[in-house]
Amino acid sequence: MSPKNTDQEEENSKIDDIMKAAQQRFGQYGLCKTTMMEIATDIGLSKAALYYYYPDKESLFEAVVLKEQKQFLEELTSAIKPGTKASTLLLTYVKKRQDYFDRFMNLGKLRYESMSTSKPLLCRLSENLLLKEQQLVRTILEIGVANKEFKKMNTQDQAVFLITMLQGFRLYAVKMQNDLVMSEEEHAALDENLKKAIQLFIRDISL
Amino acid sequence: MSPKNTDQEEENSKIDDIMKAAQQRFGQYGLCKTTMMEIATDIGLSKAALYYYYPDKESLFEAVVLKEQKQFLEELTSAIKPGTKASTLLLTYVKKRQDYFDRFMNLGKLRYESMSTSKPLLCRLSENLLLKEQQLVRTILEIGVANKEFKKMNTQDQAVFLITMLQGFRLYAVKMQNDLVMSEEEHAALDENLKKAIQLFIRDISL
DNA sequence: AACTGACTTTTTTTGTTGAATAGTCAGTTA
DNA sequence: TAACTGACTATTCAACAAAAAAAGTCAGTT
Repeated sequence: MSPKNTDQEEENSKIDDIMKAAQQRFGQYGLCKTTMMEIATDIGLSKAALYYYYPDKESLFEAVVLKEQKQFLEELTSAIKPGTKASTLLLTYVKKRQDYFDRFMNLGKLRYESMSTSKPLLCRLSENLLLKEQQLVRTILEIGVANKEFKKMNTQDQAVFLITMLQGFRLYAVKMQNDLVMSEEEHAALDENLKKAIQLFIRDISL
Repeated sequence: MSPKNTDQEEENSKIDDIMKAAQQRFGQYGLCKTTMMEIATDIGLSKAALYYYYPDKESLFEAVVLKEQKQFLEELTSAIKPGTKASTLLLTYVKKRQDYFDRFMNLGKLRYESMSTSKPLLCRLSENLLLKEQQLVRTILEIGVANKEFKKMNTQDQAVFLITMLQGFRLYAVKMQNDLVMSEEEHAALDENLKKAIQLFIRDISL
């Protein structure tokens, strides 16, 4: 039985401690290269204690990722104010999404071989976000259409296309990176491309 | 010493035979899963004879890839006729490039582990193509600008951006494929995205 | 309820060995 | 002498086994 594992903030500081340590470890060394032992000792607990709070490593990892996703989605949701121009919202979306990408990159960092092992988990987590992301982008597009800022369109298809395009640039950037970590210039180039792409897209759907 | 290994067509049919067999084998089984022995016996030669014509496996593979690249580039170059609309040329480019992608996908097919081993070779070959591809796309864009079909622009930057964007969609498609080989639907989705993307791009640069 | 230490199970790493393949070369052939 | 071959060596790979490390469990303590 696990204790109250709810999302109530500020409640049980122990879970908070665990999350912090896990976030730090996963963020620095990635999923594979972080052990439960390390996380436990980081906060002065025994490994077994971790298993009292989380049934397994995947669950802990998932909790960390979900937290990051939640933050991204909340930031974005709160940015969607009635008065804002839809094109501005799209720009905000790209920016926030990129922040999330940067964080997730590290979290999921894994060796080539074990890629297949942890793929299902990573996929599940990505898909989870994707659906909500689609919904949010769709909402933005619908605001634009309602505003007469954008043409009438199939907002579902357009949202999927946009997300795919931006993800394509990210994959390209990851593929092109020499080191295991993205350099400053490589990152700047990615940002440049994303900016260009979203402008292209906005131009296409604008009235 | 290797014999005349020039590009003169129809000359030495032996090299042609080797290339055909290699193309067939590499195309079906990929780089790793093809042995020099197989290629040799396919055309009734001893393995050692292959090494008379090509110093090593990589050279042979490279020759095959270069041949495919040459074909792609020539087809594209010959499509660039003075009278043609630049936007039509861009559409042709996307199509031909996709044909090349399909062929190359098989050629380079390799197991996950050995990816790191043969990466340098694959990278070198891709970069080789990239430069020529950039030049060709640039030429098309310049035709469009000269035609007053496209706006004035930095054709170099735009060519690089376009190529990156299209490659991004391809990477996305590869990433999303479940099997080691792309399914019919996955392929269709990729084509759809590329089509959409190039239209977006054309729309952006059109006057 | 919140933990621990000692335990078992699973996964990863390392090392070894035989087989498969890459690559070499002295010598043959036409 | 260009075009090859057979027999060789050198690498690389696959398949196991043992050792080490990490995941995950649990009876018992505070």
